[in-house]
Amino acid sequence: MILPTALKALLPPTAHARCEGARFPKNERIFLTGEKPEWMFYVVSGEVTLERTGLQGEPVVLQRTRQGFVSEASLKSAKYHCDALAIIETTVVKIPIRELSAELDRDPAFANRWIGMLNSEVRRLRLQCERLSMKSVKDRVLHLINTEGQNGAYTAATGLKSLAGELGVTHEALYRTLAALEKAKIIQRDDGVLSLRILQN
Amino acid sequence: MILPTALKALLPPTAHARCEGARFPKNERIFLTGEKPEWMFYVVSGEVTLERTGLQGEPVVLQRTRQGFVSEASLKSAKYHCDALAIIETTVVKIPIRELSAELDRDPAFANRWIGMLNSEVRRLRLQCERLSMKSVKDRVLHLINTEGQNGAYTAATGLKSLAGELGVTHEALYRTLAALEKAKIIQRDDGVLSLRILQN
DNA sequence: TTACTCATATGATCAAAGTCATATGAAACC
DNA sequence: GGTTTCATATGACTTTGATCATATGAGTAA
Repeated sequence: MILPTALKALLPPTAHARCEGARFPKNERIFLTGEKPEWMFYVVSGEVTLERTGLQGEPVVLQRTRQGFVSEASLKSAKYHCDALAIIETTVVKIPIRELSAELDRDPAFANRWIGMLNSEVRRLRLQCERLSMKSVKDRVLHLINTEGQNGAYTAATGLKSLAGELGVTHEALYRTLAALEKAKIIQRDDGVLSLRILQN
Repeated sequence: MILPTALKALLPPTAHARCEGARFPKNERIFLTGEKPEWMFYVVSGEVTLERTGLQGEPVVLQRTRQGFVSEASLKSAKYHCDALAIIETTVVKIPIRELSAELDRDPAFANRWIGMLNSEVRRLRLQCERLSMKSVKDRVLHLINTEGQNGAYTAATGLKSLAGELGVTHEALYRTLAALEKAKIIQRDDGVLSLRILQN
């Protein structure tokens, strides 16, 4: 079992060996409402949604993860309050919750790192909320490059279609917007890297 | 200084007396990029944005808070990486960061509560991202009632205009959508409370 | 090779929401 | 009491992006 480096640096060494890898085919349930949480899941590749059933019986998506923890919040819960579903073929790392929780109480340095991880997650999510509140696709793209990019250059590692999903727009709209921004010489594209071109002011 | 109950339950009793209240008029800066964080701010009323300057010199909003902590992430930072601005008249509680941080290291129970608070925040933000990814105002409203409501009833405590902002739509669009949903007998409205009326299936 | 799938791309159409204007009633202010 | 401000509300018009269709090239499977 090879842990992603981010996860390796976060978890205490004693926990490394207790992690397990797992693969879920498309449409497979990872856990169900009411089950007792025994593992925390860290998504390495693929896409997982957390869903609940709405009052009208329709599924309500609570969370969508392509990378990182699913349901860190289950750390202290007695049972799951939603279902987890791999909506495409997905690879995860499973971390035993019981030991993770005990280790958090025992090891203040680890608790500190855990708080740091949650802090980054909160910051990332707030940025995303702010971005999703913008009306135009153009604004969202520029906000993305400004906030997630390095010196005005953002690398769309997982493809534009996937990026469109993160930006909350259709892939067609994103293709069109990128083409327009490039034509207007506002951004430049080189093999999946989006860079700001002009510094108007 | 009267602390909000949520804050009072979270912080260790020794910290209560160290908190201070503060009021910021509209458009006043709360802190600036580069300053050393000495206080953590908890917004009681009003609205605060965290902003950075984009590559083109335009302001980029990173976060917007109407209730709760601003920049918990500054807990471990040597200096602020953005400006905080009260965009309307705002009341906050200030908590000294140094002591808060020391207390987190010293008091594992407090660290645990802090992690719990961050967990809720992560969950809340993920719900909001999911909601903001929905295309129609109708879907966002129903998702809101389903996820933030109690048994299909959501109380818009701070008014519809403010709610429109949280849903990422104009207030006009929200008024219209609520009127349409009510007319279609899908929801009911009583003095700011939005309730689901039918359980179609 | 051929067929299939998938990401990228663009055109045409249409519905939804943004924008701007205007109205009303309640609360606050003078 | 009169004026101002603000949230709520609705109408008219415009813009944007969703939807559906179609095309192309890369990569994969048969």
